[in-house]
Amino acid sequence: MDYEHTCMIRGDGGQRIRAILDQICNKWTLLIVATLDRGTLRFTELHQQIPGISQRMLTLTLRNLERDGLVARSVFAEVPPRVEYALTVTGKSLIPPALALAGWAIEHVPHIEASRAAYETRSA
Amino acid sequence: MDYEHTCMIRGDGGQRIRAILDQICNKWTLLIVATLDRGTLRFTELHQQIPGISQRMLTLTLRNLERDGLVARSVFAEVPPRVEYALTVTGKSLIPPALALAGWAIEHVPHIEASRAAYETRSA
DNA sequence: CGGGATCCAATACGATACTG
DNA sequence: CAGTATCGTATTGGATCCCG
Repeated sequence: MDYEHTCMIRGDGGQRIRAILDQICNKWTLLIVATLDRGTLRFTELHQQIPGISQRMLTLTLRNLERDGLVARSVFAEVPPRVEYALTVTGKSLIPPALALAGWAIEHVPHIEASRAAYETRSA
Repeated sequence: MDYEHTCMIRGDGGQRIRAILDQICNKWTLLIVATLDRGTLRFTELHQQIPGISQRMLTLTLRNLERDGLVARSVFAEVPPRVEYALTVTGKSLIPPALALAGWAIEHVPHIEASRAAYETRSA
């Protein structure tokens, strides 16, 4: 393992990096990006496919993703209105590292939950 | 790219996965893990090497990491007291995927910041 | 030295109601 | 359909003081 490169997270320019990581790793961002990885979706379709998200948070998170250039928003002048969301090239490029982290989480869920349970019983 | 596997983030067991991801991706966790990747450190050393962190958040985050089995805490019965923190094997295994995400962030910082700037001027 | 306890501000988030 | 506006709550995190 290349330990010298952990400075990527720690380094001095890390303030900008961390600001971006914080935004990626919030409650809904990864979930929305992963959902859009399947293809273009409309607002209501996204709302249905992401259980538990409120309209407000879906809108806010999509606006942030659009603002950061990870998601493209297309408005069609129709009645009823139609708005489609799709990942940009940059947005798609986030999928592999996101999956790496998700893979790690899945792989270590048993160990982590066991460690948590042991910790609880110790403090009880 | 293996699009079918984005269900790892979206899937039904995703509640547990997301809970863990949320904890990993908070403001300080990755930074502390990356710092400990260099080797064992004492509380004060950690505090110094992570600029901007408050004593409170350092303590809280370390407790969570210990609870989840990512960090080992060793207390030495000396005067003055000495406490050392080190990554466990599980903790070390988090480094590669964390670096993957950090690498993505570094690579796309220019594009994201440019997109943000353009977005601001549009709404101005 | 290594924290715990407490107080306070900022923010994230959900629920609800309303609109072009 | 695809939001916006407003309100209230919950969570997060910093500052400060204290203690073994």
